[in-house]
Amino acid sequence: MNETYQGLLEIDRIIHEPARLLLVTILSAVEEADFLYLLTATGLTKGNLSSHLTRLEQAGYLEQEKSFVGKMPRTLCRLTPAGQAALAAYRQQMGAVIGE
Amino acid sequence: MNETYQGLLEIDRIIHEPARLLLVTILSAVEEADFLYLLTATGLTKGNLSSHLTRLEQAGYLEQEKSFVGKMPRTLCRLTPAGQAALAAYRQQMGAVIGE
DNA sequence: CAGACTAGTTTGCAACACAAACCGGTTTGT
DNA sequence: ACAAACCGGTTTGTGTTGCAAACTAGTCTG
Repeated sequence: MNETYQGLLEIDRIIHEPARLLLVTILSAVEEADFLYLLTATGLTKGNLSSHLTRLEQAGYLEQEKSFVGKMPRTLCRLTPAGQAALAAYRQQMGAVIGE
Repeated sequence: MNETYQGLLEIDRIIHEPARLLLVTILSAVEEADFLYLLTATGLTKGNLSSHLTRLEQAGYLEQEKSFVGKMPRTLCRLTPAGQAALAAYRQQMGAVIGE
């Protein structure tokens, strides 16, 4: 009965952080997005966005594809299958806790 | 469309922390519980539990009532109306993000 | 060629979660 | 009666981390 909720203590902190949850939620909806889009969509500062993206990348939840559009750099972000799975698992766990 | 999710960045961090979310979830179910019950129910260490409780208390989400049972001290915890409201708000916000 | 802009990354700091050590008091063992 | 173990917590110390400001490297504008 309590054990159901105790799982909370091992919840995926990578996803749980609000800024990153926002990012993966957006990315799960749009499939792929570049740095600037994410910047305005989230309202995060650039530094903050950058570090959250690297954190998600290190966790294996995100791929960053760097390229040039004309002469300007461009970073395209996309969730990996692992990232999608992690989000799904997170949704399920949290749903069990907060849902009715 | 994104603005819906942006609210995540201002989510209540007091509640959002897994250990505390666990605590308030338990407390919202049982109305009141003492330190030792919460200790075993959550599996937290004593120090950890103690500091989360004081944090919830400082936020005005929790009352601690100290008394003696025989000669042993006893701390009884109960959510305040503010605490119940904060949990309800949190559930609603998170539900909007994770619930499909 | 100087200054502003673009697209980020690195650095520095304050806040925080966590566990280990501690503390006042009580019970148990001898 | 004294010490060792236990109870119910609180305080202290430490590593992590979220955040924004400062910086970097390159491009465009006047």
